[in-house]
Amino acid sequence: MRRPGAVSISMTFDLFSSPEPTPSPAPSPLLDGLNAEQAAAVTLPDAHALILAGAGSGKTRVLTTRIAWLLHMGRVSPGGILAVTFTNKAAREMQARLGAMLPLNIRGMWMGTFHGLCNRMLRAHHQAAQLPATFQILDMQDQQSAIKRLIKQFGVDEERFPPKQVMWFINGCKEEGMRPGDVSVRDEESRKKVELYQLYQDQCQREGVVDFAELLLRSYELLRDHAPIRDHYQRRFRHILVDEFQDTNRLQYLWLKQLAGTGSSVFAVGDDDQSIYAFRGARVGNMADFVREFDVQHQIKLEENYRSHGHILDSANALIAHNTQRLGKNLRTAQGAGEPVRVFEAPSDLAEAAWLVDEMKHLSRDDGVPLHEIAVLYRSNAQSRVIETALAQSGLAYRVYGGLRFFERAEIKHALAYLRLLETPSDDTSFLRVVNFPARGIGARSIEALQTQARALGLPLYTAAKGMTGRAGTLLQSFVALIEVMREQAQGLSLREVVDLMLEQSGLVEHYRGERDGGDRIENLQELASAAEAFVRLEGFHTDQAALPTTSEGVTLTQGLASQGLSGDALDQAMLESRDAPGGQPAPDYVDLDTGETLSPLAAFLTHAALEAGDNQAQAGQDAVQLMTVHASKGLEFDVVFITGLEEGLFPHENSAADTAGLEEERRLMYVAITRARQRLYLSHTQTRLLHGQSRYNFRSRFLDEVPSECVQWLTPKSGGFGSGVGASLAHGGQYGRMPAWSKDSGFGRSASNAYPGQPAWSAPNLTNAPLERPPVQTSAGQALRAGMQVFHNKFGEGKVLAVEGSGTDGKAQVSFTRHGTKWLSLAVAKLTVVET
DNA sequence: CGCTCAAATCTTTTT
DNA sequence: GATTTGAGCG
Repeated sequence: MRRPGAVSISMTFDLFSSPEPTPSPAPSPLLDGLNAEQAAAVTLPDAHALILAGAGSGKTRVLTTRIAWLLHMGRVSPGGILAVTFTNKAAREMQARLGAMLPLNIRGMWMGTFHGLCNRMLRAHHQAAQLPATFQILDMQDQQSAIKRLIKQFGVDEERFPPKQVMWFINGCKEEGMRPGDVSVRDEESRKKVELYQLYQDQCQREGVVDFAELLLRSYELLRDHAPIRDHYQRRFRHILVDEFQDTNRLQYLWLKQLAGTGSSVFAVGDDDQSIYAFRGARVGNMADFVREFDVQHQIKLEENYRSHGHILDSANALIAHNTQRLGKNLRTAQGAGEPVRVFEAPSDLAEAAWLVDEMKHLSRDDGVPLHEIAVLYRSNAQSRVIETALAQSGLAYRVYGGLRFFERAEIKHALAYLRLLETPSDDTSFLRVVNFPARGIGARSIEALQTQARALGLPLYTAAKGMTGRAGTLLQSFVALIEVMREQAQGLSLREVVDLMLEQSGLVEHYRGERDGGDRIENLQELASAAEAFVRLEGFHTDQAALPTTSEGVTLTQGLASQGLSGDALDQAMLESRDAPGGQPAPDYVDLDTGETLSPLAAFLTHAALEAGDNQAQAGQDAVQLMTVHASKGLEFDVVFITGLEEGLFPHENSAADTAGLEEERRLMYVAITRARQRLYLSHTQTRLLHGQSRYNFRSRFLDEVPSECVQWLTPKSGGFGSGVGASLAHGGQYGRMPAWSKDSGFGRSASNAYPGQPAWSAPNLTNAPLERPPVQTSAGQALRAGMQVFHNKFGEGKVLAVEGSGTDGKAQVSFTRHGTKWLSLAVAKLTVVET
């Protein structure tokens, strides 16, 4: 693929080739405490650069300081920066650190995950991207059920084409940047899969939904196929910074390439030894490609580790040295050897858990280690259960990351489906989820008939339902009426009120009231309403604020592009408007650059729910032991780390150990795990483990033997490698073969991921950051705005304000225009004038 | 048609 | 163990 924006903009170029105004040798205090390599990375000139940052080498610090430094030196304004991470957690952390470093308003920056940024871009240009303004995002559950539906519909053999596999195939294609037409077909099987891919694609388009991978692919194609949009962003983003570059997949790489214009500098930070996402398409090779294709002149290695003591680091180095596919890098530390790595062998998983708890108690009580500085890592989520049970028994506070997240819980997904139908009636996935939940007498037969009818008419289920006849028809129509009434009543209500309304009208709350175990679920539903309220309140200074361009090279977009739904003039106009906005407020998220039309708070909330599965940062302040998978631990660090379940078949996982590539990824995973520890590291394995409902007898993990013995202290006698007493473990088998009775009534189960019984696992973001007094909602001209007022819009004419949300000029207003219907407008962008109060 | 109970199946890691 | 499918009853 050719470099996209190959149009040379000489003006931009001149800006950068001219010598720096005054590289005043007076070093900024920003650089204090950085070592030579870190400082060099931070102060690199405006050019592409690759930073090979080993674990614990201050990667995030370099990244944030680089941004701060660029801003501080006046090299770029916040609006010219795009910083991309993989997880919401990482994005938040970067945001927080940067905020602490700079008094500057950093809201003009685009900072977020690949998916979050792509979503934002698609919302802003949904017409050009050929998506409805309210497109919904499918998570993996939704995607799988959509595919299942498709497979059933076309009578495909579910045995030969399991929905899950088809899903992996489709996502795999998308991650390579391939549409159905681009996939080479070799055999009958792949032909069928490609056909399903195409059918799936059509279905999504019809229903107005996109999956995760589609967010990226669509955004990439938007940039590739629309020169004015591409040019706009290329000129805007002078500095593109990428975290965890080793985890980018083909498509993400291509996306970055589209964004990087002639005047942009890409600053990529990565560590090939920490590449642990090859299973979902990550290509370490992107690092080499980047160097070659971007002609990277600046490469810096950060090898000084500031995190771990010597024995821990030596273990990590020795372990990773067993991998052959490496760029080569060795970490060193200035700290002492520290304590040895302790290894423990337990007879069973229960015994392992008991030992863990015991050891953690000692650490907490005798050594004064705060609980939140202790992490228990495991390879797969299933392993957390035993540990949780033991912890709950002991009374130690703990918190589990991952597992079932808030927005993935069944009751929440149901509630969200109702809300989604209010926004996007064509969303068949949501329709099917709740059409008969709670039960309304609409059974499989009725639904099948409806689907046939809808297909014949080429209509969404929702619309087709209106035309159904008979008993089933009556029931279906009353369901549609239910939604319509809800939508009607929702007019002018705040988001919180809409959610409350839905919870009542849908009958969800009532349904769960009748269930014996429904208490937790009702609590969660109520939590959803609170979360919605908090979302609106926080939106004003939400981290992912889309800012409009603040840079202006004075280059005008000239080509006639009205045909693409967005004219160059409109873009420029929006740029000007945003710059002229009072107080230099950036435009809020998801705003149409032309009219200021924006998503409704509901639509924005639904997006938020899809993109941040409730990745709970709640209780982050609480002092609790941290439980998570090794994958989830990347980027974190703790004083004390336990790596559990070090057994062949588990870690390395049996599904990966077959080929070298898989095994090496497992080893990198172990490397990541080890390097999370600052002071103390414990490794443990068991002779027998209850897995899939039956006992398994595993050999000790080979990784234990790849750690140098001089770093290790065995807490239990080291047995002679293989088998370490399989006979003995058999004896234990019966003893531990059954779950103890107390595991039943220990209050776990549904809310197992809850460290503090009685509180939902997820709760609204910390509200203490919110100002106590919220400024009244006002127009960009400073006029206060309330429901009932008559207003005038440049494009839409006269209208009446129905509702307002948010605060100050960050707010949104719902306006019913006489000629253009009801719209949500962003007050920072939309030119509204109050006609009559 | 809906609900309940029993059997069968499948279990890695995640935005 | 958890989730999904199937059979049988009201």
